[in-house]
Amino acid sequence: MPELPEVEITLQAIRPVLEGRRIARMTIRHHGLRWPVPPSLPARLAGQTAHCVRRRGKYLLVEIGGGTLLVHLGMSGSIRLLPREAAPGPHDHIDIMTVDGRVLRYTDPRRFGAFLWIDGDPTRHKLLRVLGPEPWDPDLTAASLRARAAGHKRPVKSFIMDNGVLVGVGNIYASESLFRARIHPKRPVGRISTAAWTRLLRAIREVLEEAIRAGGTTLRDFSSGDGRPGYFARQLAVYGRGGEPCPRCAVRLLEIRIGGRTSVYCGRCQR
DNA sequence: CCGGACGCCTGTCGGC
DNA sequence: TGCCGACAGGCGTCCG
Repeated sequence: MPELPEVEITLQAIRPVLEGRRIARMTIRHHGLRWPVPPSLPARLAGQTAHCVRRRGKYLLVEIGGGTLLVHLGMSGSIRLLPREAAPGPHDHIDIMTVDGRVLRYTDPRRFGAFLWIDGDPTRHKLLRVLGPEPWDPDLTAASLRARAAGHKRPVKSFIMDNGVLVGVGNIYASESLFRARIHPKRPVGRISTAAWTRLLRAIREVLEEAIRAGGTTLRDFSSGDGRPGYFARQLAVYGRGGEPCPRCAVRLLEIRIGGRTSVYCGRCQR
């Protein structure tokens, strides 16, 4: 599920509930996420105040006491705010309850997500240290991308999905950005002009911004904190539309696999 | 050093 | 109808 827009939407939903609030308790029903959820987590959080809730790439970070709770939604994770007390379903693995009695419930059928505790400076944690710039970082430019890509042959789609290059772009938004920038997803990254990098970076930023404005993309199970789906799926130009006509030139959209991921593109518009 | 494949896990869908 | 394989929004690790 979640790429940067979905994580951002989740952040916006949980921030007002958590930030500045004291946590009453945490309930873990299933410890088997991508990495084992530390059994000490509930004791660490209980009675502590969440000072700051923020996003870094596709991670949510909650500063609590002397450390940080790191949350990743994996492929199928979501967090929602329970309107009232409700019995947990089979994939409702973690609840966080504030002293006001509000419950944040983490659901994740595939369990590729993560709940980890970081002591001290979170930026030095091994999962966060390797992350590239945020998409809107002013240091991220067509020139910096071109420099980073120089001499490499990998397909541009894999490159922009690499969180060490820039964070937040997954399979949906990579496909959409490349379509918008009219760049073939397999184009070797070292042979892309500065002009094309300018188009692509602009496209990535626009697509992510539009998706956030639409509440994210809901394909099957993503929902924002209040349980509403995201509506960006309606605006998808190519993702999930292999065989349909290109929205720009009407030729049939093609489907290929790049790095084990399905990629949809227009063979005429994207070069 | 780099890039690609694998594996984690469950649900769903299309084809036979 | 039922079964089976392929695939799904991510990403650390391993291997060539």
